[in-house]
Amino acid sequence: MARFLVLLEGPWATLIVRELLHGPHRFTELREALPRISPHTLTSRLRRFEAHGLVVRTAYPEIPPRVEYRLTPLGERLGPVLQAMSDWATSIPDPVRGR
Amino acid sequence: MARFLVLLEGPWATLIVRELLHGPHRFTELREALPRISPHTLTSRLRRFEAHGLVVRTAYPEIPPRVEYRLTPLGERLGPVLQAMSDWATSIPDPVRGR
DNA sequence: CGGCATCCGCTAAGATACTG
DNA sequence: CAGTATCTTAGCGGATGCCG
Repeated sequence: MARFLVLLEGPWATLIVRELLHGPHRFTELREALPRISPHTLTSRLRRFEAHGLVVRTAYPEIPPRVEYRLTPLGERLGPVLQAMSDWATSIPDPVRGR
Repeated sequence: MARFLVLLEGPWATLIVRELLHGPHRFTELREALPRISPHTLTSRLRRFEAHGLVVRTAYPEIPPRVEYRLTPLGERLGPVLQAMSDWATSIPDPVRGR
């Protein structure tokens, strides 16, 4: 539980994982799939996911360079969790404005 | 989904909801159930939950004062989400140290 | 008992510019 | 293409002290 909270800190983390659940993505593909994310942020999150064994990074030494990010089995097991979040979010009858 | 992310920002938010899933709690009861949380943080999270309709706050004008926090039906529907998180967290075979 | 006020550190994230 | 570097902002959370 604590691990989950640390790993998926910040609004972008879960969105990135969600995107990767659709299959492996290149850096640019992720940027396109996640409007408004900065390369800085994207890199930062991906590096953490890598360090925690959620994602594997594969660099192909080509010209131009190509890098692929793919979920590990551990990362893929996050699917149900994100689905539960999504279910909850879309079940809200009357969005309460707050703050 | 976005709503979920905003609401449950920070490591304490989910833990507080989790505690309230066990039933209504007084302020002090929450503090005891959540070791190390500061009153500042607890108040801050509870106020946000209130503003977003996740929690209702009931103050009893007694001496000494008593305040009860109770999940709304919306808040209670978070149960499955937190369960999914917990399931994932406890399913980790070999915790990877990182960062 | 149940807070609020204030200050402060840490980190997620944005903006911008540049590189192998 | 896939980043890195630097600077800045904003919000969570801890610490301390006071109050009705």
